[in-house]
Amino acid sequence: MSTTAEARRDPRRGRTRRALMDAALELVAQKESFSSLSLRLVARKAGVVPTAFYRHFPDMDALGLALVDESFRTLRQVMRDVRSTREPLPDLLQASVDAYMRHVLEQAPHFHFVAKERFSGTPPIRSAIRQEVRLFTSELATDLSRFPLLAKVSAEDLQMMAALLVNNMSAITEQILELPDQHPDEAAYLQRITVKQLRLILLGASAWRSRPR
Amino acid sequence: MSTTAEARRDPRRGRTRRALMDAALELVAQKESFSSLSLRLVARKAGVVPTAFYRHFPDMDALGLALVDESFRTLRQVMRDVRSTREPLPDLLQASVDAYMRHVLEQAPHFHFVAKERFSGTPPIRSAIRQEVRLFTSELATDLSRFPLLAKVSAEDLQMMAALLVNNMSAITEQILELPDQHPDEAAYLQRITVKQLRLILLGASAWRSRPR
DNA sequence: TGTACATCAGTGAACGCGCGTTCACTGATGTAC
DNA sequence: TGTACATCAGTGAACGCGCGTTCACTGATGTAC
Repeated sequence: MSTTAEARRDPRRGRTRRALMDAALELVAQKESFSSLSLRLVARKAGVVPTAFYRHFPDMDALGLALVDESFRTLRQVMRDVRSTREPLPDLLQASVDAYMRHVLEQAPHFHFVAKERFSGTPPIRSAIRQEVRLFTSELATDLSRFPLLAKVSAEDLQMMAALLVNNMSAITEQILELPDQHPDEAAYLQRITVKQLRLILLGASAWRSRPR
Repeated sequence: MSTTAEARRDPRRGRTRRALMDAALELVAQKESFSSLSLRLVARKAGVVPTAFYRHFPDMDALGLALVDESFRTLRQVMRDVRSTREPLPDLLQASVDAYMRHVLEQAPHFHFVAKERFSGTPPIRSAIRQEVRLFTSELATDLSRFPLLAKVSAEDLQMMAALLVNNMSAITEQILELPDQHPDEAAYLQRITVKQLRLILLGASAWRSRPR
């Protein structure tokens, strides 16, 4: 039973690659950002000699791009999990925000990585993240188009609403990550505010009428 | 005629301090972030030997904190300028967004600095920025309370609305900074989307009714 | 199953480089007279 | 106004350190028979 389609591979290959990615994720939370990590530090944390790094990635940027990819796969999984939350409608928004906050904290390393590299990463990493965010926003716009309430909204206005949601949820995600440990009061306040913000956007969207261009 | 209250100071003191701050701002736009700059690089760009740096700041963090301070003074000036834009009401939102975008591009180095350090700076710098953002949000909430439309909105809900606006305008600002040079089409699209987002939030706020807690 | 072999993941020494910081110094500038 | 002096902004040499990257190597692992 092999983990991937490619067979007959040295099992150490996958293990060390994983160890390097995990080491980087763990160090990002401790240090300022991924860009401030050194190749040697990551290798040390992964329990491997610096030169072994080159067996898996040509440089740190390549490792970073692998982490971008993995982080957005994580994000999509989180969104799927949140969407499958089934609650009576009045509490649906609250239950979703609650589920989202829990998932973000569970997958904190990936979200930290993206938040930190989004604007201060190297050009290839920033560019990869920007493209993923753009794609994610478009997918959300498509989802929104299925709501009967928004049936008459133009494509551009659906993009506009999706971008508004993504902008705000990005900010909220960063606030979740910066919550001081063990302060349930602040978490509850943030959740309450977030639910209200989404409700306000929902109110605005209900009243929205796209005008012919 | 002296520039500050403190008299009898070596004029080189202010000049070199300014040169160091300007060098750092210029380098932030070129490199990944302020945190990735070295003291020696900043000194070199400022036309001064590395050890001269210590005459002005104990370390790079201190220079960063001075830049945070200056950046938020710039932001408040931008907001004042935008607010003083007087236009017939139907176009007020559009004229304000237009003025805001122009100001952000004019003061790009300060905005770049904040965008990049907000999440990936050293702890003192991140903490200083977070506090400034919090203060700015509260000031905006106070401004909102003066609108007759929002007279009945509770204090918490005003904070919620101010946070929503700040979250979204932060994201928009970052998008303005990432506009490719010389692409007026993309700038126009971003402006149109931003105006609609603010209009949607305004619609939502108009329909909002705070409930007793 | 057991053995001989090929592959290549991981090692360890070595390199030159830019870094932050120290120290004793020099000389430009403001102040007192 | 001109001179003597104090201050302190800026200099330049020196240090030890962690960095990315190179290279020839060793030995664990999968494959063929």
